[in-house]
Amino acid sequence: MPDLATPLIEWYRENARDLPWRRAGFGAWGVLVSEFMLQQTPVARVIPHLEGWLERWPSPADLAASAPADAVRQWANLGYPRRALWLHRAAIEIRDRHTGVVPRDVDALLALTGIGDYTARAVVVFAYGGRAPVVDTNTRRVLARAVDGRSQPAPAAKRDLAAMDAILPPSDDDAAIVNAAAMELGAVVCTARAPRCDACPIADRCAWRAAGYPDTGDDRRRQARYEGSDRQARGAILKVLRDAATHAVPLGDVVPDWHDPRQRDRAIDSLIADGLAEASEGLLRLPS
DNA sequence: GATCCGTGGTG
DNA sequence: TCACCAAGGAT
Repeated sequence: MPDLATPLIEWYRENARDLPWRRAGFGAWGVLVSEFMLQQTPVARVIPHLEGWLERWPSPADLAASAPADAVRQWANLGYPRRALWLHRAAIEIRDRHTGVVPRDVDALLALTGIGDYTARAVVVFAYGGRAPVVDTNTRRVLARAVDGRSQPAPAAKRDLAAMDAILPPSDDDAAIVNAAAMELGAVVCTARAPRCDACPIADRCAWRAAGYPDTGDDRRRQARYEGSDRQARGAILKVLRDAATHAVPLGDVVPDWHDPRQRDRAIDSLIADGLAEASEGLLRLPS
């Protein structure tokens, strides 16, 4: 396999975006919060929310001392609000099991709520300078094209970690840069729809390019339609709860004109089951 | 491994 | 317009 690390490192040094979590001294807690927010939410939407969160809760213990409702409300419209709940739980776990310090090894991080293969390794590598393969959707696309000669990546799988590990250089510092560079390349050059191969530092060794950019198909499952979905109903309900000045809403006032009342009631039940809402005495509210 | 889970920008 | 896509994780 051709050397991908060297051109990626050189390209990254020249072209890396200036993102908040890349600033020197940003801190492991800041990195962890940013990674939670970045799970399926675009960079441009995360940045405006990150500073306010960290000013309000500068440490895991600060967040752990607040009610989950405050975390869900601060999460605002970032989407997938379970992440706010999970980040809050992770903060409690960090306080109780790790003396308030974000763990620096993969296994300890994986044991925390809401942290999986990507986030655990991102914290180890980007916050602590450790060595591990960090694989996100951008990296999977870059590897699928450059290494496998495919137009789109296969669905995420464990073997992606080994594939990334295989291109990491010996030095831990360089390996960290290659991890970041692969993500960056996928985000700004080797994009999903219209890749800018003329600006790609590894175009001369890209298997997909060498094969003539074949359409190798896409076996990833398509996202379910949002319009009319339970997710849409849950989102509408949770927005009502976030925006409620009194922090409690009579059940009859929760999206009363929803087109499908059974779907609305099902969504309320599922929010309660997820811990995102609580019901008592005919009132619905965010979790205390 | 398949499915579920928000929200908004974009080609 | 509208399907696609976005620094994933839990079940």
